Amino acid sequence: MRPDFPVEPGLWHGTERNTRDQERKRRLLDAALELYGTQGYRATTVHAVCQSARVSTRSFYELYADQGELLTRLYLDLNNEVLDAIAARTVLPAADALSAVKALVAAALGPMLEDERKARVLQVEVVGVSQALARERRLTTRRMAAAVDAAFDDIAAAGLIEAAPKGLTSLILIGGITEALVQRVETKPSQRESKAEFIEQVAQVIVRMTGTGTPR
Amino acid sequence: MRPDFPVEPGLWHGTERNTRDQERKRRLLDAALELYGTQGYRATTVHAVCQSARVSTRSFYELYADQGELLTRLYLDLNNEVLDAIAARTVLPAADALSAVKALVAAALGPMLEDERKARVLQVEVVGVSQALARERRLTTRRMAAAVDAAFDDIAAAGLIEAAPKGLTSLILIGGITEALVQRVETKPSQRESKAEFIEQVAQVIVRMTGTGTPR
DNA sequence: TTACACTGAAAATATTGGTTTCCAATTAGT
DNA sequence: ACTAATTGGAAACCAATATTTTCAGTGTAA
Repeated sequence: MRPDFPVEPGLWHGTERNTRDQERKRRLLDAALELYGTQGYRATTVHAVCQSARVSTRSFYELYADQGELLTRLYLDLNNEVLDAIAARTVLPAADALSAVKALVAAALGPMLEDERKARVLQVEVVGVSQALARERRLTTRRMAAAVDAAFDDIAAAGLIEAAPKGLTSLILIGGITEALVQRVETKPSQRESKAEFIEQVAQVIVRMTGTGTPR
Repeated sequence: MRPDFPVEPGLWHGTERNTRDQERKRRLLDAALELYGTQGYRATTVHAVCQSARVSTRSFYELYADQGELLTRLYLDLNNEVLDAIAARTVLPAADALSAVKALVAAALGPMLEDERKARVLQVEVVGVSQALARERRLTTRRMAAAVDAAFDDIAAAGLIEAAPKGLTSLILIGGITEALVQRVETKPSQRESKAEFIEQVAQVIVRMTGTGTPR
């Protein structure tokens, strides 16, 4: 018999509509990380992302307005990962400033040192794309600076450094480390320092910047 | 009488072919600075640059292979401007480290603080454009780091700081200051610190990083 | 079993800008 | 005056992608 009202099953292959959408989004984000992080955002087409994610372009446009939106989501997700890493670092009972800072640096850079694609998306691919993304980047960078400031407050409270840096210091720190990381990623793996060495060097610069030395 | 061989005047409106080409290139570079520096490289078409430079697209393709080449030239030119500014700074007889560094910072950031378009092209618009430009950027950044190192050697030689920084320090410095500048440029002019204040803050961070304070 | 929801794949369209070609006007040299 | 060089501007062409639509196959609920 013919129902004279629309049927709304919602279920499909045993899963809810919402779940299915989430799943597709996850696949798209994975594909985006892979493609944007290796070939670059500019060199990636909607078609390619969809193919890599095994999602139809049709579905793509049901989930995102355009590729820019996908990039933005990926950017925000990766950023949250880093922010979480910074926030979640245990303020372990470090003996001195250097080891405390090293732990912090290792936590913050962890995701990007582990997975270069993340570094590339986070620091290269989102630049100069759109007005909206530039704004997002500005805000995010400030959030990051705030997180760094908070971390240093903790270290200062533990008496390991004289005073937490303020003003432009954390911003310069973030930009600087970012640049160091970009240079590292753009260097052939064969001629890079080890991760540990890299973290050590970065930590030393930071300690000097935030140490007890007074400008004269 | 009809010459049965091609004439090669070369002159046009009183100027040599080469001169005319140079002139067109100059106009194109001016237009590129204006458009890339305000609307952004991605939002600028060949047509727009040509129109703004009062050069025909026809001539454009006689002078450059494509827009990427124009951007690259502009980038290299602007960079040389900054490098020259750093190199040409007089190692004035500064009384202390802070004022010596301030002079250096003022010289290096001068062009970009004066003309925001330059800052934008130099730091934002060239990112993520092409493989070739990424390589160029990597090399340029290293040249810049070398120039900074040289400047600090001078300051150290004058006995104003204990030792010139080395390793990642100058790289982090450059990236950090760049980020600070980007944030500044992307901030509404009404809520920015003054240029002098900005330079002062940056100089203080540098002095701390390179000062006599020892990590502990 | 029937009407309709859901899906991926592919086809059809629309946009956008790059690139080349053509044209009319101007200038150089003889 | 005459031929060829030079130029800017417009038009013509093209290529690549984004975006929308269609289609055929499946699953769902009554």
